Amino acid sequence: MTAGAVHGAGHGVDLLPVVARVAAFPRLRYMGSKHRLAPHLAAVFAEIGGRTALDAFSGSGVVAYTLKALGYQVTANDFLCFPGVIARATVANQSETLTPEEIDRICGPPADDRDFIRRTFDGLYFTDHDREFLDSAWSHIDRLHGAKRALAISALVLAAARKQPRGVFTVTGARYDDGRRDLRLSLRDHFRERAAEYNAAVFDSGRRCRSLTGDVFDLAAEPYDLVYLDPPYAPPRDDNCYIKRYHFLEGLATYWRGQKIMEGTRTKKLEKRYTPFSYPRTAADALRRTFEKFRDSTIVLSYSSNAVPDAETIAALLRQVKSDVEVRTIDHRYSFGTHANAARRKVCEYLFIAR
DNA sequence: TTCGCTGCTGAGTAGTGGCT
DNA sequence: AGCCACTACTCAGCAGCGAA
Repeated sequence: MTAGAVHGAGHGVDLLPVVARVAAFPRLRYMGSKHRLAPHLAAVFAEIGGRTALDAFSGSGVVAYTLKALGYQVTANDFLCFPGVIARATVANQSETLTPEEIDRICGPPADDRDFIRRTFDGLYFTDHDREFLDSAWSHIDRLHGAKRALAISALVLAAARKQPRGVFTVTGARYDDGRRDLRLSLRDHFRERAAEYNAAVFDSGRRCRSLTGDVFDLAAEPYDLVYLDPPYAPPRDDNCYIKRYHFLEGLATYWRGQKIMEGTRTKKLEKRYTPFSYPRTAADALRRTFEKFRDSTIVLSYSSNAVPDAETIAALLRQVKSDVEVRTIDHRYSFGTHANAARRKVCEYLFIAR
């Protein structure tokens, strides 16, 4: 499809090229990632139509990228830094890629003698060799600017995420090394592969897109046609702190500049970032305020069944500001495990569409 | 409430065997 | 040999878990 084809409530939009493009988006293992749901979301967005779109909690970036592929003028926002960098590289960036020479330089000898990562996370994450590479790569990245810098950081973040066992930085050491490829590959080789993936994701949509880093309530009130919301959810019992799991990626995206490591923690994580969406006591009010803020836009909200507040409450909150509230259930395919005790579980994801 | 940790599900794919 | 349907097994991913 051509950029802008999403006009006119999406009639005549050919989703196949969009779905194909989105499927190739570099995948980050991330809580609540919408990678698998992207094709469904694309169909919904195309049906809604419009010119401008906001992804207020962009996370892995795959939904903002989907909106871009549909021809929207996209604003991606997240309160963490590394999602902002990924969106800058893949959504805001329309043309720049890393050249083979630039990738070689980043993978080559260091430009200075920095060793913050090697020293700080000794014995916690990755091999000495891998952490030396992270310092060395950053010595070159610090000489890059704009989209190229964002691309290089994105590739470095994804390399680290892929190589970390279980994909979460709440666990230290190499205890779970089962010999799989992602763990065997050096971070340098990972970086080369991830950089190629991010390069391949770059395309020109012909619509100006941007990436912001900040609180959703601090966003300037602009009349977006479409606002997509995938907020962190407040589990009834468990905590869902993103920083706890992804602190290393957040630090790596900034070379820990302006970040405060909690030295007393075993994992050397960063301080927890408060968000009202994560607490059962404040989540409903945070949603209410968010809906109020975007009451002039079509709101699309992703929701999964375990969250607080429940679906009824969310629908009621939406009806306070929107006249037409629709709830859709996206059924995933069944899959058939061959294990003796593989239970078949129906997984469904709710999608609220409020016009 | 905050801490670090891992068992289990199911998607992916190589393997198997019957058939043309 | 080539194709297809189905099986068996590996391994990536999980808005979660128990302990203090």
